[in-house]
Amino acid sequence: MPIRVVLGDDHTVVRQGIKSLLERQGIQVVGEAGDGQELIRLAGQHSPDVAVIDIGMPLLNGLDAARELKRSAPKTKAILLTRHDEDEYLIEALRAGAKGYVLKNQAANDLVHAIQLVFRGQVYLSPGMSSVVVNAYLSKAALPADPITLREREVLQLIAEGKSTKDIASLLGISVKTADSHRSRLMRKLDIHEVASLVRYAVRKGLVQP
Amino acid sequence: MPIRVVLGDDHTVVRQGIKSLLERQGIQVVGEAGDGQELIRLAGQHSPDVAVIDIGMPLLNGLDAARELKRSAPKTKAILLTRHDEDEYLIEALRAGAKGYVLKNQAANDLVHAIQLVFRGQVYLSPGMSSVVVNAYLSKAALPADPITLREREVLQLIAEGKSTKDIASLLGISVKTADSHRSRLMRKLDIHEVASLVRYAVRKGLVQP
DNA sequence: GCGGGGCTCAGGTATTTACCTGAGAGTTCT
DNA sequence: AGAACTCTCAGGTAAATACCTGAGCCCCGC
Repeated sequence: MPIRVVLGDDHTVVRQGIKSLLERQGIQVVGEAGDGQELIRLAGQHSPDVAVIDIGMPLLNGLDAARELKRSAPKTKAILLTRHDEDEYLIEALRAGAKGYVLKNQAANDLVHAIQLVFRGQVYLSPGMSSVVVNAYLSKAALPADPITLREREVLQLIAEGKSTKDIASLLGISVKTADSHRSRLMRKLDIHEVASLVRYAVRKGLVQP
Repeated sequence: MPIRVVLGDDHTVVRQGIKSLLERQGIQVVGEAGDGQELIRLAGQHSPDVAVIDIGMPLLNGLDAARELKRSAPKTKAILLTRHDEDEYLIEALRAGAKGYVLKNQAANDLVHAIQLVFRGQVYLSPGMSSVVVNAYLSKAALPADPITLREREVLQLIAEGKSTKDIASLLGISVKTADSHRSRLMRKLDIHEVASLVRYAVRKGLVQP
């Protein structure tokens, strides 16, 4: 008996592409959803083994959908499929009860592999999404969602607004060296090493308007 | 003889999904690229009939890639595949010489249809992308183009992706000083004086994902 | 009351940005 | 044929960034 799957992704072309891909591998796609709510509905209807869920869906995002699935269709295992390679999303996903986390820039085989593993009751994470995090997370309660300090977030925001270290120092009433310290620690913590990526991070976080 | 296609999309899963889909319809995928530059290279190598290009690609975005294709491989017709349903993108795409514009939230059949039509020398736009716009555009010369050069836009994108001037120089195959020149002129033209604001500008323009 | 975390600051170094002037080669349009 | 651009490259300077080690102070929790 083939593994039965429902697919959730708001881009129809993408969704049907993945469907085609999975069917080639003998995986049966019993339902397709273009938004989170429909996905929940389909899962209730078909009780699939696995739900493959894009995070960026309308009406109900993938994370919340996974959370909801856990309650309404506990036998269906959720795999999140996303372009986000940031740890926070992974943490959020696991917290939401997801059993798999697959990056869209991975090979298609990764997804197939994930489905098979998760179906057998295991957890699958795309390579690079440090399984370390899982342990860290599961062992010691709730990892600080992000390790960034209040002060560091202030500095981050100012950097993203285009302020120089000198500006930031005077705006916060601290020494230039201190502002530089915050900036450094910030970058080390986030594992980001240029302003550009820092700014994009801040935009994603909603700290600044693009 | 089947239609020969190259695919450009930075998400491998998505790319392979679409590939699977097209092959089912008897369309031959002769190359896959994860970024704009690779796409150009592949098109030069294989001289495909059609290039299916995602707009949001790293290194060189889909619009610029289409523009470049027009010069380097004029026989290859470009179809842009994107989630953006805003008129401006469509206009930009047409201006870049694209022969097709397909929304990702359309059915997969749409893409197949587009490929077939474009192959036969016609133009295809996803339903909803008002063909009115085409007329409006073609009839009356339009729209304040921003003063930024193609090369400058490329550099801008790379800066926003976190590349250093040295990286950019080697990625574009030019000298560091030249890359620096582009950066300078860019900043003067836009009246922007720090990377941070430059990145936010690029995000607003859709040149990079936040 | 001691450890840990956050905030502050200083020192230094290597690299990168930001900005300038000037200039040759190739285009495109008129 | 000449003007107007774009792209290319070089020289140089001042500022800012990225990164390091080390250290004092204060507050909070166990």
